[in-house]
Amino acid sequence: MFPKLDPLLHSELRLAVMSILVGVDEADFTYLKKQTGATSGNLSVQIDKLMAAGYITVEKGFKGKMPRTTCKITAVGQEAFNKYVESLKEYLSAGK
Amino acid sequence: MFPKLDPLLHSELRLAVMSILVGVDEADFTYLKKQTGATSGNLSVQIDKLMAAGYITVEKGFKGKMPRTTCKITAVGQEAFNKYVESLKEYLSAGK
DNA sequence: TTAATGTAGTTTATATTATAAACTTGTTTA
DNA sequence: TAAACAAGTTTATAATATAAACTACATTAA
Repeated sequence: MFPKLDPLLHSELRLAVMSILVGVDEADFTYLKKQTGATSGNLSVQIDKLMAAGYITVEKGFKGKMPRTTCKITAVGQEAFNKYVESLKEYLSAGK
Repeated sequence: MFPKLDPLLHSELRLAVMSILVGVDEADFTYLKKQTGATSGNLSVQIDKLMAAGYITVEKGFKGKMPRTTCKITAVGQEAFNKYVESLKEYLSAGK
């Protein structure tokens, strides 16, 4: 009835990041920062965690002379996201 | 785009408790414990927090000689729950 | 040319939170 | 009457989220 919610996704900022990434081919650090309104530090940490879990890939390159970090969701991440959404539904519909 | 998620509801156990309570007139401690699979300690703490926030009422009585704690959702809690669900939808549908 | 300001992050310190272990109070059973 | 059980609560710990402080380099202003 109440499956365990993936703790990597059950986090405000990481969920926001993943929600953005499912709908887009890729997104860079500054874009994610703007969209989520997060601080750089927080975003950096949460991106690391998603990467460590294999939910996203992170590429560091340059845009001109400026550093640029690009994130993409992986198949594993996509799968985990879907599963999380399904789990959540079970919670929310428990009272019916 | 990404509204703040009510931290009182964005918690696995408290969300489970609230999900049960929205669909039922009242529920007692042991019932909630069985349904959620939580430990007594954890459940006790989380019920306190929901009560402190005014999301539920807690009545302590006896069933025969045994103590019995009964929980009910309040209008405020109902409202907060609905709002939380709406907010979540915004997250999950962000990528569309 | 160098000082100041801005950009794109990372590291680390702190404060909050969730959670379980240990405890309490009383009840039933052996 | 001692042991085991029921229904919780309190407290200690471990995990987490978050922002503040920092690094490295680029651009602009003096």
